[in-house]
Amino acid sequence: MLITYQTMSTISKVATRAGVSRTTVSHVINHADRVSKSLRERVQAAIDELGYTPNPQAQSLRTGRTNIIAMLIPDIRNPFYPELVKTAQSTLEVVGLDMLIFNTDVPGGHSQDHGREYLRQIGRKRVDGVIVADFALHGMHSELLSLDLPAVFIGHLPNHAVDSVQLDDFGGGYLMGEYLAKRGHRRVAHVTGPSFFKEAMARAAGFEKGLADNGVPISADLRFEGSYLAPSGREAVTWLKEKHGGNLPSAMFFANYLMASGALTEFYDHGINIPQDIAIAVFDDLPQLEYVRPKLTRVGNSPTMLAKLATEMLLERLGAKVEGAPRTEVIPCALSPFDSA
Amino acid sequence: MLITYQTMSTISKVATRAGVSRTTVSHVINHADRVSKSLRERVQAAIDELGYTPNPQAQSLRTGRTNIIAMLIPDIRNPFYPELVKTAQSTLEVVGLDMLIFNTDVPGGHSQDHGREYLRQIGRKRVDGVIVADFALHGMHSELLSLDLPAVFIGHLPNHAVDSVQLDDFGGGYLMGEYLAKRGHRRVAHVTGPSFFKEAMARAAGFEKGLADNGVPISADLRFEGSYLAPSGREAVTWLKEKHGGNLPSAMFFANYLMASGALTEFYDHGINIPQDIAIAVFDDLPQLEYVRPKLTRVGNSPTMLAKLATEMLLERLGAKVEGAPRTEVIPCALSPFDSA
DNA sequence: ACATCGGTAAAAATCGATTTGCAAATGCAT
DNA sequence: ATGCATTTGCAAATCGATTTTTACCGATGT
Repeated sequence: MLITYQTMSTISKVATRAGVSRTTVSHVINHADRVSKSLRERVQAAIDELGYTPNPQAQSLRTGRTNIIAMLIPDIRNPFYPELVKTAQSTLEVVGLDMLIFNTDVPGGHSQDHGREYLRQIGRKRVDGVIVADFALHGMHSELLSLDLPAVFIGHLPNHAVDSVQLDDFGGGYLMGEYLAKRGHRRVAHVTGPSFFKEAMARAAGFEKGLADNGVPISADLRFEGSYLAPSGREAVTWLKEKHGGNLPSAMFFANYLMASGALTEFYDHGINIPQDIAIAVFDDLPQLEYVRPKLTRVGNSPTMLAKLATEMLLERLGAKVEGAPRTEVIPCALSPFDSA
Repeated sequence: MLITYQTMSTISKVATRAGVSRTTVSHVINHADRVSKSLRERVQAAIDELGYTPNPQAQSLRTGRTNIIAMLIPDIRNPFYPELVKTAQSTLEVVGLDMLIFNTDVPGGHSQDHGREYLRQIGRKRVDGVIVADFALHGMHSELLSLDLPAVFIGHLPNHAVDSVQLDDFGGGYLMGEYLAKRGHRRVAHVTGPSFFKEAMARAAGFEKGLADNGVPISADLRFEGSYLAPSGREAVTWLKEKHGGNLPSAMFFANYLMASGALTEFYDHGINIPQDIAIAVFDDLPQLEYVRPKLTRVGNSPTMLAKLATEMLLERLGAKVEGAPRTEVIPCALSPFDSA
């Protein structure tokens, strides 16, 4: 038994009403120039009277295009990603594409199996293309290729299998290392992202080079590997107190906003004042930072830029305006000094 | 010219390979009991060898179901909504439904035209159902009915046209009014949501009744109408300083998290300390509040509850487990005292 | 008078599934 | 072995579009 919630008008009904064949109705919609003006007007009238709109599933079946693109992100509750999603969506909307969002995270961490399962699902849906945010797919870059779909990767893609957009993480890190060094900091604690994560390692390497090039010694016992999530910012502060409680470094750098936000909470709870007791700097540039106090000195670039570029690259592939080898775009980072460091 | 990015196997290929008709393959997938065990295994083997998965668009065309539900929200960057989306999505995923997300906001405010346009779009997509978050649709509740789709509304739905889920906004407000009064506050500033927004008015009314019932006088010049967005939290503080700078109220209540967050920023910038100079309370219960300092005294309930209930109600309608008049569920609020008030 | 051609519109094939009848095969009881 | 009920599996119709092919018409040129 078919379920029809509403009696939609079909191309046949329109054809009957206008006294023409289905072909002609289709041409009026898709190839207006192939139909004489008078007939076109008659058909258009029938379309309007019946409130006809083509069934997208039937169109998809016939054309092989679904007008849907999939976006794979790790966690929509991490404010970085809604920003990405929002921008991508507005860009896609203009050309009539919808977006399906897949969250790969599971409570308690990122699972490869889960990400892989989503990738399989995306394959099944017959979407026209896919945008993948780095973290959503760690360790499964090759599987992306096997999807055999137009794809853009946001982040550092080791195998350069598809188009990708990334921040200049190394450069951004360097800027901040240099900045802190020039501000006179000589002992700087450093909370990195996960080490399996190429982008996080680029940030870390850039930062340390920025410090080193300006005469600040690098020491492994000032470095803490975080998860990029808020709780690990708190853990980093606990670690800092245990390890260097008697003699705090003069500054601390967090590789992303969420960890910094967790850390600020923990500093507050311990009565440690920013920047009097310790200076804080962060990698990221999100609208949320507007509302964090003290104002955080930061380096980065808006996720908006990443998303916009990624979406445009995807659209170019979809429209076959670009063919050939995968492209990699790198977006520069800018440093904004504020009150915290 | 058809575009096919990949040579997908079809039901026909599977049928040929297994030496049976397409019908049989379909039965193996959808009505396993109508096919003998031996044949079923042969077909299954062919399916596995070819890596066949049914084309969802073809299925949709035939069955009239798309297995997609739409979710209409005002702004995915407001942390309340990702929370909603995430929960709804996990619930839907279990039963194999995908979700299309539509953001109705436009830069600079909410537009009725924009929301209406989205509603029309959703009609065209032939989704199976829709979940609408209140704010996304202000002033267009009747249009929702005309979609003639299974729908659940999250928020206060004036015409009770479809199923809906709402917080006990009045009750929550009341709890907080009562709490502040009992803590001895006699002059309490109050930042409400937009007055065109029924839910915001319920919160406000409950709050004032809670105060009044406990002997606190209500005065219009202590009330400020905000937009529910962060900037209006800042504006509220500016207003407070201008109007009551010489003689601050002892407490201030914000009708949602975003406004409170904006206000905290502004208080900080003016060197006003919480709760020493003024106590702060907020309506909402979001994970983000974990990371706000000082810890905010709050009343509310998690968006997770709303989303979970809404999704389940929708699933019941989709599965025709529930028929008849629209239902309205009300979720109670709880008050959690912390450091700020 | 006939072949050719451009321009319209219709007929028919197709996309990939599900579902309805119907025929053949099988099982069971007599 | 016969008659009847059940299984089992297939052919064909269908969902709603797009696209290719064909048919037709009047105009033009030879």
